[in-house]
Amino acid sequence: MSTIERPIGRLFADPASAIGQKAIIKGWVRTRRDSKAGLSFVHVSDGSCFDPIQVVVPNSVTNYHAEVLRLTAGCSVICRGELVPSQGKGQALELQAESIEVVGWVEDPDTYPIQPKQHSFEYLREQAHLRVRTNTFGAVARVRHCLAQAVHRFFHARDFYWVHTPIITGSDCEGAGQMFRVSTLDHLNIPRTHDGKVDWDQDFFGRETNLTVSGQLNVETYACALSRVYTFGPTFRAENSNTSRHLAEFWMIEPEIAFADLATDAQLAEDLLKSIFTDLLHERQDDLKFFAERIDKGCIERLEALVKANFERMDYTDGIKHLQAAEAKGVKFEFPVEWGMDLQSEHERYLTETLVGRPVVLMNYPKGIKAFYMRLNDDERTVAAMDILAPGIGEIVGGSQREERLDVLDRRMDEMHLEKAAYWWYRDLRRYGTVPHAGFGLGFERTIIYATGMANIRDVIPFPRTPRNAAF
RNA sequence: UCCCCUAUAGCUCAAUCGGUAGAGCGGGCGGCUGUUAACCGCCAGGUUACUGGUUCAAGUCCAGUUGGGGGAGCCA
Repeated sequence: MSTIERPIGRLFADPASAIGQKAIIKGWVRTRRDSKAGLSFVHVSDGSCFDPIQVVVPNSVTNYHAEVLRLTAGCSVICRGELVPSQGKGQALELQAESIEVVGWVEDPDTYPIQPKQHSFEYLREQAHLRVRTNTFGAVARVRHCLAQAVHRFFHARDFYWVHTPIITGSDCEGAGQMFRVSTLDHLNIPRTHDGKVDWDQDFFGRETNLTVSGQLNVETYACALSRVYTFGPTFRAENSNTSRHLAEFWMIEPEIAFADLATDAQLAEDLLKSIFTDLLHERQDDLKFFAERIDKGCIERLEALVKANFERMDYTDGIKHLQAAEAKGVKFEFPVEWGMDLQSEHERYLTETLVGRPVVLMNYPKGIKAFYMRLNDDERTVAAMDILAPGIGEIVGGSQREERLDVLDRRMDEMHLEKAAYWWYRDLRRYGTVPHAGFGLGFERTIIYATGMANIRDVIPFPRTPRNAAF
């Protein structure tokens, strides 16, 4: 008989074909329970699925007393034996071990940071190198992977090309927040020009460079040649944001489509979210079940509802009217509602959670609160921008139709006192075969929060970077 | 950056008005059991985040520092 070696998730997915097979299981011990009937139950996880496999170790194995009885959480093992139907409750399949080899001991079980009990997420953040061995963080990691794969599948199936926009950017024109400088200059001896300013000409790139805050401007150039493109990669913001929804390093999905308007853009965003959540519901039932049981009771229903429901389309101006009507009926907001203001968190929450109860696509914002590149509407007061607000997290998508008319773009840049020379290549797109185009940014971690019900964004990325924290 | 809360055993938390620092889990040892975050007994485990102050006496009160959390702003 041949011996099979497969991820535990594969065995659980098809127990019928696994039973009766000789198998090798490699993984880490979660728990051990001993029976005086002459055997030990060792739960072993290889991370391939939510549940560990139960390895039944009889005391006839040669190292039973010397090693098996000393196994603690975290030990790495290789188990050989036969896959059999379980005699106990709680699992259909288990490994009847014929041998178990301890590859790595936990040198001091008393201080092993991941004990078989509930830990606080705050504590586990300080153990980021080991926290993925817990149920919650293993599940988050698998969900994160599943959603990332689903994003690529969605775009690939629709003939979008994935564009690798740069991480280091020479442009200082993105305007999406504070940037991290990239430099090889000696901080203790910074070269200066004769008028006392930093001499960037002596830096690595011969100019000032930063980590990207968005791939949008770069990916627009590819959209104006390949028609349908997207970026999916890390972005960086040096904002001093201390909230459960912000990271200094996060991942963003930014599609950009040529010959497209705002309505097309919003539909693409809605289709994307529905598609990736549909895939998640199919592929990670085990992990979602855990999130529903232990993290957020309604997370599966929320995903199922989102996949079915149409997103509400609402003009910014109508949103303001709804908020003012709510005020008239006695709803109290901390910040006053008036046309022209940016919506506060409390306003977004009211619209998506209280008024509509579904994701809301809010469109056509006043130009004064939006970026220069967003297309000016015919009313000259608003721009073709849209945000998608989701219950529980607020803004999950921000997008717009881009200004394709050079004269209007220049006028907007002048209004906002931007230096046009710095945007020469961006303006070139409007000089050579310009075309209406649109795109949006979807925060990947916020998407994971929405799917899992995890409360803090620091717990849905492996090694979170936040102000004063880059320990791992 | 602003407001509020918070820091006690490896972990999760107690400790009344300022008066001898305790439990559960985890760990070690033993018992019991085809067990399921098992159960029963015993044992070990502490410079109460740090610095300073008030007091006969500080885990407890005050000030500062650092870490953590929640909310706001910025945004994805």
